[in-house]
Amino acid sequence: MAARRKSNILDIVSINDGTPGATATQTVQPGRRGRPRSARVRAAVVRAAAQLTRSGGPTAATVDAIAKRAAVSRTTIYKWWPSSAAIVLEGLLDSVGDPINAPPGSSCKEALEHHLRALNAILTDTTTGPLLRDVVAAAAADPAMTRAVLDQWLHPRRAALAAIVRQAVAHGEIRDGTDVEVIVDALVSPPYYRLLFALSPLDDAALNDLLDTVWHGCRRSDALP
Amino acid sequence: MAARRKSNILDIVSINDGTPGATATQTVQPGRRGRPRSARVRAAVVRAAAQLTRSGGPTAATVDAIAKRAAVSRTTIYKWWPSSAAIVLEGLLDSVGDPINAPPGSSCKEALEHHLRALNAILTDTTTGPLLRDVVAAAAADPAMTRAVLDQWLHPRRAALAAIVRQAVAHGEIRDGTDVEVIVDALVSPPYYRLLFALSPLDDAALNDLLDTVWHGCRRSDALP
Amino acid sequence: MAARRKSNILDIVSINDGTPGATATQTVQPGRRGRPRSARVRAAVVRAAAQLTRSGGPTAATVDAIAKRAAVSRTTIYKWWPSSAAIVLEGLLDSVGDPINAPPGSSCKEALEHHLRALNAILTDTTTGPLLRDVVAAAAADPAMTRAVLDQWLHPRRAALAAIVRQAVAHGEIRDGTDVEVIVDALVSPPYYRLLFALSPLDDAALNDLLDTVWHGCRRSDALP
Amino acid sequence: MAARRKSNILDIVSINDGTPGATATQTVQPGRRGRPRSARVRAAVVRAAAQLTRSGGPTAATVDAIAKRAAVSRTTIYKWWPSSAAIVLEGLLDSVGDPINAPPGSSCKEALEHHLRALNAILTDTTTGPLLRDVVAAAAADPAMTRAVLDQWLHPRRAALAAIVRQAVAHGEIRDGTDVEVIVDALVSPPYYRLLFALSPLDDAALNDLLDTVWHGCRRSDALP
DNA sequence: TGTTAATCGAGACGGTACGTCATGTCTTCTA
DNA sequence: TAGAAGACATGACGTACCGTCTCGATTAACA
Repeated sequence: MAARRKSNILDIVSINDGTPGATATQTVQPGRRGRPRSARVRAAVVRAAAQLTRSGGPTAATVDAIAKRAAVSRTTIYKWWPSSAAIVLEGLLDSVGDPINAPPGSSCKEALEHHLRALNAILTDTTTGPLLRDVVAAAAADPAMTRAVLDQWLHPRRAALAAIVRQAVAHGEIRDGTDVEVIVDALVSPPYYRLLFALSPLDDAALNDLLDTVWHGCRRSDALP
Repeated sequence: MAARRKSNILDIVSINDGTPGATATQTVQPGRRGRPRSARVRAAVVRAAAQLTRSGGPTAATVDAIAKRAAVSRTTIYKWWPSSAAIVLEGLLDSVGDPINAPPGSSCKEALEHHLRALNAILTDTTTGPLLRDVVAAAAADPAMTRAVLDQWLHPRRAALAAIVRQAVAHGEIRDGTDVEVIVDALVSPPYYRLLFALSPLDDAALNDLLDTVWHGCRRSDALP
Repeated sequence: MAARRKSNILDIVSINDGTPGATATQTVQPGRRGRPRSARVRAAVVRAAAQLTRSGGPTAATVDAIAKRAAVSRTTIYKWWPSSAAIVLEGLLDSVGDPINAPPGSSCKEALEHHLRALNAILTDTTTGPLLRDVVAAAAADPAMTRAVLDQWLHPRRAALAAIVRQAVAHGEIRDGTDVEVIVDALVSPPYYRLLFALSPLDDAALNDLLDTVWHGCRRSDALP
Repeated sequence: MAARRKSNILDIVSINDGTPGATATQTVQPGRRGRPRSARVRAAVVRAAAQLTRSGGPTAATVDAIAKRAAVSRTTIYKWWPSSAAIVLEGLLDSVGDPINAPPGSSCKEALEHHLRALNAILTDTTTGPLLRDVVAAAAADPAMTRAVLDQWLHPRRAALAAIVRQAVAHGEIRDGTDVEVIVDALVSPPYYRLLFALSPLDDAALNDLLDTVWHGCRRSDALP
């Protein structure tokens, strides 16, 4: 999180997880004085939070419950994370990985399609979907979480999609003049909306319809079908 | 809420609010023995919840705080509402009124446009927007709230919009085959998405772009511009 | 306690302990609005605190432990007592009862002797002694407890003894001019001192010696032996 | 402390405090390998503990606070002292010095008087009094501290006084038969009692009264005034 | 005109989670 | 070997809010 009060675990690189080679490539201070941070703690906490959220919803993922399930001290958790929602967000980021990028050599429409399908898969997935729903709910009550969600989740993903759209505009496949952000919204918001309101998820056919509608709707009026 | 444990105030009709004529048209039980329910209480509670949510976010609208601000006993609140979020939802419904219907004699596109603008106005409004955001967040943790939001907020409004879209299909203005629900999603979800993620709201131009894109995208391919 | 932040349980009179007749003689407000206070709670808490202090010392009598042993909610305890030491003090006062008064018709010296023996018995007793030691220790860290100990324990007992001494002065049994408070100190402080430093308690012979020494030391110089 | 788990600093003699001559007379292990213990650390820790106790009471003198104020690592403190109270006791002993001995050539009564005045001065002093009060309070919760207080504070001082009293008995100034310990108690306990209960301290006049009373009370009955 | 049945208010109580503080142990690096 | 730096577990703290409960006070319709 950007607005977090404490140094975030994500910034930590020198974790003695037995694979120092991997982390050593990053900026590891060789002369770290005190006891090194335990990798077990971070992993266990994040995993516990994810499991609790999935099984019992946001209410279940309290700091207390996470601490108990992860067999980690509550104090330690409070040292590294500002709230349980921050842990859940971290677990979400962990399990999702980097923003989607389309397979090389794909057309703009194919790239859009790939992106949208991948996003829908994440939001629909029973592993990641509930985490995101919880995180967004927590953001409603906590400005720091709002910032974190935007900075670490939403904006990077929107940016990737917006780049594709802009490319399509440059290629002349989409008529200029339409607000790129609006196109991104039209494509991206339905899956979120369905998740956050607990509506039935978009299936493949619906996704196709959505893509076709938006793509067709913003093509150059003089373009051939 | 469907799954609520207690009779919901929304079901109540006989409130001695001084205007018995209006409520009397509804199904008032004539032979209610004891002391009638106070309209002052309901109004004060709902108003207090809305004010607290607006000023301090969901965290501020606790039952205790609502009781204190409304000068109503906590016991009374628990008697009529299952949770503070339920109160907020009620306040939201109060301040929004009935689902939007377009001015008579308007075309399908005009009706869609009117509906979308009205919805965006509600979600953007500083009075109602925060209430909805709070309610949706609460729904993530409470299945009863999820049901309530769907039944009392989302489905009625979707239905109104879907009816217009279906009419457009019937009129041949929109090509058949496209999933009506998808079109509704494409139109409706962006404002929600922007609200729930605390993004900047859609302005008029963006709304026009959105409408144009979707309308253009789902018109019959052979239709004239 | 005088400096207590909340109304003290000792002030409460209308406790529905099943014997309303007894308490009804005191100033019971008939129209107490809310749920009446449970007598079980007070008794259980005070007893638990005393037991824990006796068996495990001051460290054992935490609010948590008291709550668990008394089967009373921590919240309820915090509502009525400012600290665990305050509970222990209350238990001490309960088990000791009112300040000592000598049997009627006794001489001044007999009254002093009676008082001192009774005090030593209390401080030596395994039931009350540890409670007092704990309370005094807590007072070292908490000004409110200091005040409470003085107001509710020490001053009343000193006053009773000082009254006897002053009477002896009036009767001419003790020479005038000596500071009454000093005589009280000389008599009273040795048992306290032995308790607080965990020295072996004063036995009967030592008590006699002490009484004789002080009595003899402050008699009128011209008095006959 | 006898029952302490770690070697206590009080036992330590080889501190390189720049005055090796003084400490070298004591049992210094000559062949101590590795880095010698820092005198700066001991001094800073003890001083910090004393200052914190004086300014903020026993609550303020936590190990953490001492470490921070002394600019010494917590680990180091835990290595040498079993508890913060042990540090405070050490500071008390440091600042008080050896047990009092009367000026040479003084009579028994003068020696007693000198001793009592010196004791009262220590207990009344704002530098040492709070330390002792804190230490006694800690002893109530910690048997090791109880032992330490007795062995290092109370017993040596009582012994010195008892020796004077016994001498007075031998000189025939005090009647035989009275328990020496009781006389010591009668003299010594009032100042402690006043300190531990936070009563106003004994002034010079009160001290004179006390001395006179006890001295007069335990003189031989046939002795001349 | 009571009687009856409900609402409403006041407050006690049990319970859960919070976020913090202090303790004491352990691990690593540096002097 | 001493000391510094820091991670970690443990346990108690005092608070906030929740939801339930037990009363008394109030208010209407009904008998």
